[in-house]
Amino acid sequence: MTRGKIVIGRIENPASRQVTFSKRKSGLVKKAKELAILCEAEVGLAIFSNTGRLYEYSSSSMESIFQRYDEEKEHYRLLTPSIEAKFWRTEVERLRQQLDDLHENYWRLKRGELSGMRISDLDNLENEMEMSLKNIRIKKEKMLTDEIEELNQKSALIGHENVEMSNKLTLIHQQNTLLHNKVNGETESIKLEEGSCSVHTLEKESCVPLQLKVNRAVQECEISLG
Amino acid sequence: MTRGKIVIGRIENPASRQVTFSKRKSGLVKKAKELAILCEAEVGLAIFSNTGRLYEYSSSSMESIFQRYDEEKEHYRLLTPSIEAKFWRTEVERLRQQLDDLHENYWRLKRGELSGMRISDLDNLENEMEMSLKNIRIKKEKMLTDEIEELNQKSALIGHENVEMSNKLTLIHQQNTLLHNKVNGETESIKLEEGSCSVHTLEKESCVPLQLKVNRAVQECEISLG
DNA sequence: AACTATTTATAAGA
DNA sequence: TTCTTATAAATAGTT
Repeated sequence: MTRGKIVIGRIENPASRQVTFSKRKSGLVKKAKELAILCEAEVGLAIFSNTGRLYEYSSSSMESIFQRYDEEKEHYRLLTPSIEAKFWRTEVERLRQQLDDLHENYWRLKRGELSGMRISDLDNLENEMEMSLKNIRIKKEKMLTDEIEELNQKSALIGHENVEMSNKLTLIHQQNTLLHNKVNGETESIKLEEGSCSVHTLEKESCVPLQLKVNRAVQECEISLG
Repeated sequence: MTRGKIVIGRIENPASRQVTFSKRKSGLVKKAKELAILCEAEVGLAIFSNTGRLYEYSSSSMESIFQRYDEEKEHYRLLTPSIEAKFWRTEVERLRQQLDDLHENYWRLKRGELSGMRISDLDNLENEMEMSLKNIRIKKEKMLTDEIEELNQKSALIGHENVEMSNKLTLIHQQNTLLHNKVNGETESIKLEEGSCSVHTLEKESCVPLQLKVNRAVQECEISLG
């Protein structure tokens, strides 16, 4: 690229290779970030140096990228039992990154009190921070709505069983009465008041608008965040 | 970039966004390739467009990148998952606190810098808007958690009714059998298989951690929103 | 880590 | 999409 064109091939000198790696790695990560922001793409990038060190960038979380990748490829992926730990680890990394970025910008800004910083840089920073906030929120929304979905399914299942059992109960009660009449008092019957079998089902009306409400709330938030 | 500098922020025009995505994606992949070749690095890159399409590059194979990534992360896993999770949670809190502090300083600094200009009105507006955004979010959180609470209660109620009904059913079925024997086949009895009355209850174990998870998620957001 | 001469990448316009 | 082109950004080699 500069001070003379280069051909793309392994850099033999280890020192140069290391320096170039460092420089180009930064450039690549920067470009990846820009792509994610400009185009609302989800981007995951993992780089292993030839010394074996890992560098990474992801616009959301590496795990979600992997997951999405695997879903796309219709692969399975073994989830470790320590999913929670994984989640928090990711969170730590993300926050660290954010912190580093902010640190840098913060000091630049302080220095900039003298040298003057362009407002566009501030805009940039603002965007980055809003983006990461948004990611946290999106992650959380998904957790909440997933849980509600799960609860709804369980409720529907139980409600259904309830109805079926109620029907059986009515039926067998009728049978009981019939038999009882035939036996004509020879056997003491168990009394069952008619009203006692009222069935409490989870009406769909109460579940569906809930999901809608939730979705609307989420959208509302997304929109108001821009 | 060219023909004028751009600020890094979501491109609103969908056509432009698409074009930019396409161009920058190529550029990014090219750079990733060059880095891999020049510096003997192993590079994996996955990009999801906002239309959901997947684009990828990897210097070896995406699977080996994933594997290597996971192995690297495995190194952290010295402790039992629960203890580890605890550790990382604490770490998250710490970082978040730092981030919040820095955040505040940043805004103070920014406000201070701009106060020389007549921008205090805009600042007020900004604050007001942030305030109302926060209110919206809080309201939404409350809606979600309330709904979950409500669902949990309904489920418990129905589950309870289900158990009671099952008991009644068993009892009356016994009665029925007894009567039937007395009548001695004069009346055709309804058959009820013993196994058919299995009761599906909503175990507490599945609800309580859910609430915890939800609460934690909410707190997480509150904290990160300052 | 900085610098800077060049090469590359790319935004806007066709 | 693809090409063109003026310009911004990245960076190879040097200090």
